[in-house]
Amino acid sequence: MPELPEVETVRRGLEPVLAGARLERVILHRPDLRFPFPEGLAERLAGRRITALSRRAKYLIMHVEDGEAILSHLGMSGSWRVEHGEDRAAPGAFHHERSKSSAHDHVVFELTPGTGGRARLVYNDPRRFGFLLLVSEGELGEHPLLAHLGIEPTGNELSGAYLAERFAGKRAPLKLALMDQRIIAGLGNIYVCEALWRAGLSPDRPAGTIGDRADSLADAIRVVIAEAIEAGGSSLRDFIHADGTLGYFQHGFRVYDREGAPCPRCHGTIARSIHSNRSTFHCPRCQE
DNA sequence: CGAATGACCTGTGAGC
DNA sequence: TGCTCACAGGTCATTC
Repeated sequence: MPELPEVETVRRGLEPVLAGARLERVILHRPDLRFPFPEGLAERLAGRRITALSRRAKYLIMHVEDGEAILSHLGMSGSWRVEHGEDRAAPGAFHHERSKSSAHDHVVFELTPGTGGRARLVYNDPRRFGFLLLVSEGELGEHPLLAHLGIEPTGNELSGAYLAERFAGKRAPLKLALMDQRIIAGLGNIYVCEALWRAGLSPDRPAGTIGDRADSLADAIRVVIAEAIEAGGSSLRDFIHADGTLGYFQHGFRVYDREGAPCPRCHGTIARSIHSNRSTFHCPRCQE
């Protein structure tokens, strides 16, 4: 499901409820997500306060008092949703609609938000590619899952010069180089396709041949990610915000999932191809 | 080292 | 209606 813009959208949605909230009880419904839960996770978290919520690449980081952090990855189909106290007392249409997916509610945090009242934070993940880990704050940077991540595409580090340097000598296609989390962390299938279209670059072009197009690629990445965050991410099959609303960036796709449709720039026909078993969408006419 | 492939899971939609 | 197949936003392990 989620690439960087979706995870950032989740972070922003959860922050008002989570920051300062006290975890009253943690309920683990099934232990077999991608990684098994750490030993005693529920007991270790009970009674502690969440101090802040941050993000690194596609990871959500819930900072817990006393120097630990919950590392949450949503895999392909994970989502967090917030249920407020009043929803439980009188289950409304909202929960009724979504009751079908509750079979995949794997984790529930019962909490007292800093603003008072009661709330439940529920992790739902049909495919169970996501996971939760508990890591000490001091070890976050060196954690194997985070240590080798590349730069964030939202910051000043992303530049044509950076791309040119990291892509130098690479014969791998641009599509794969951009998917490589060790170079830029947070891009996934959708936004790589969209960024390449915006830059007018073919996904098949060897990354090392980026040359003087590196600046425009860096710009395209920055812009597409910013626009997607602004739009609240893309809601394809099952991405919903913590409050149940939808992102709308999917309406802004130029190529993704548009095989056979006309290119908005040159009216060529959008093609679908495969890189590493993932679909790639591009316009063969204006992406070189 | 890099590149290609399969594996992990379940749900959904298309086509027959 | 019901079956089968392809495919889905991600990452990791294994094999050259």
